[in-house]
Amino acid sequence: MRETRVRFAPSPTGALHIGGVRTALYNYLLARKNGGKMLLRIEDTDQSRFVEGAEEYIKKSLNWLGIDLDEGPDQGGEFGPYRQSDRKDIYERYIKQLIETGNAYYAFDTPEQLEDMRERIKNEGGNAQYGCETRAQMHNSLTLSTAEVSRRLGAREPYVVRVKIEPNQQVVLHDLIRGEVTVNSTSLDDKVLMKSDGMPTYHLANVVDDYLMKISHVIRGEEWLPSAPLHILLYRYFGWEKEAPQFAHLPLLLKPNGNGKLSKRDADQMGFPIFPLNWTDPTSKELAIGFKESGYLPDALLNFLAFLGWNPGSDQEIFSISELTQAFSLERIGKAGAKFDIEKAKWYNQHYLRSKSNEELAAFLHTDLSNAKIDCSKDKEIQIVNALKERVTFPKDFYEMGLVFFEAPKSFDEKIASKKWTSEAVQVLSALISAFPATKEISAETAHTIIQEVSAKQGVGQGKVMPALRLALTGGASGPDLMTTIEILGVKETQKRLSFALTEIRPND
RNA sequence: GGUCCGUUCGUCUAGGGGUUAGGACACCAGAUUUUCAUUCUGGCAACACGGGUUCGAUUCCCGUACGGACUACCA
Repeated sequence: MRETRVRFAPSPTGALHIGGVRTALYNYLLARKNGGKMLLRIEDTDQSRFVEGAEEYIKKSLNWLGIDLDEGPDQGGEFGPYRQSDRKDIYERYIKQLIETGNAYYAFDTPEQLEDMRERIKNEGGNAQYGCETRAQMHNSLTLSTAEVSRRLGAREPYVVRVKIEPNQQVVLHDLIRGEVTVNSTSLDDKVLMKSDGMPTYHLANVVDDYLMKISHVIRGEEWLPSAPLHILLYRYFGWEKEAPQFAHLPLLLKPNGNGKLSKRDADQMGFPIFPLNWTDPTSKELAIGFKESGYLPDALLNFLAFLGWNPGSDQEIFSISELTQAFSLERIGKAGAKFDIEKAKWYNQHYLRSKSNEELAAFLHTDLSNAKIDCSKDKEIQIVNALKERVTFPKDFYEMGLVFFEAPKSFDEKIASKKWTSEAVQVLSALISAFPATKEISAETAHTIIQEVSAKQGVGQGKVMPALRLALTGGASGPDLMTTIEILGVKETQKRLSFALTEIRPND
């Protein structure tokens, strides 16, 4: 069996879309599973769409996700160069081969002439494509005399090279995901293989590179399915059918609501990221927040993405990268598109976040605290993180939820106050201030004992005391364990907040 | 319009000629936690439709509907 060699081949036309990340992931998983190679190829044959910084962005994103590459523009490798703009001479060679074998031809038609043809055919109710039925009416090396073609070429008239599709051939694609897909070549058009600027189109560059780079599996999005027959034909015309890779066309990532391909617009509207990292559009200067900056962990994102279209056939849903690598197979990829549900991504994130050690989590909190210029001992950070651990989804939640330990409430939730701030509770709370020991520290257990004693003395049930106490200490009705909160706050701060609340909030009865 | 692809709970999906159609997210309820969250238990909820084939079809076949992709000198 031949070595597994897969490629991720993005165009540097902007940020890497989350769908592209999934494609990269599936390629990566197959490579690792089979002990093969994963390579990055930059498909930058369209100069007009080139975006500064996009290639760098793609590499950084893959690096953040832990999708590492065996070959690529940076890693090198024996099949380089890995940037298509550096391979121009290679494509020229192969284009020549196709022309010599009669599988491609020069075409001199101007954009206007193409437009006219399409208009005309459409009006006649026909299929407006440049193909076996129309090429005889156009200006190309099939219709022009050899002398005329040489003259035009010599005069440097602009031209493209088109593939000459042989009509009435059954083209069969054995797709690893879709099964057998058969297309009649008559319905295919004579696609441009080389543009007038001398650059190849995707179709040519892709086939030539996959062949030369000994790619074993082409794993790409479903949007390529319609042109796969053309690619198969190209392998045939080149005489590479035996070496052709196997194809696997992935189902698309769909909008969360409604229909259609997931777009940046949807993500913006619903308030979730679509790019791995922050991306500032160079023309509009608009900043799109990335998954990383939103607080998603790479492993969580990858786990989530892997399950959008693939499943292991068991009930297990949590998979580390190495488990994913073990379990992955192209056969278990589904055919239908998957709607992108950010809630599930959050759930994965929460899960992965919780499984980290307190030390790791404290580091997240520490970063946010430093940025806010708040000093905090490491012990206290760990204490806070531990108290908050069960209720966070993102690393930043530690800071946002933990802020209550550093800033006393300035106002109190009125709704809660009107319900829980009873005169009974106020009585207990007032007595509580002086009941605390004069020490600086207090354990959650001691605090609990004291509260129990004071409440009992006043004859008030703790169910009435606790909500009021929480309100006084945090300003609201929810948060980490109350006794732990007191422990973290310390005696002095607890007393201070109690006194403040007692002067601020009016009893409701 | 043409070519191709798809369709199981709201979502991600398992399953596969005879099943109480399974799991997860979300949602709801109960228990625990004398607060909140966690956790646990339970609940809600699906085979697009029509015709075949068959003793039997959600599963196989054909249509229809709906959805999607592609239809550039973009990838």
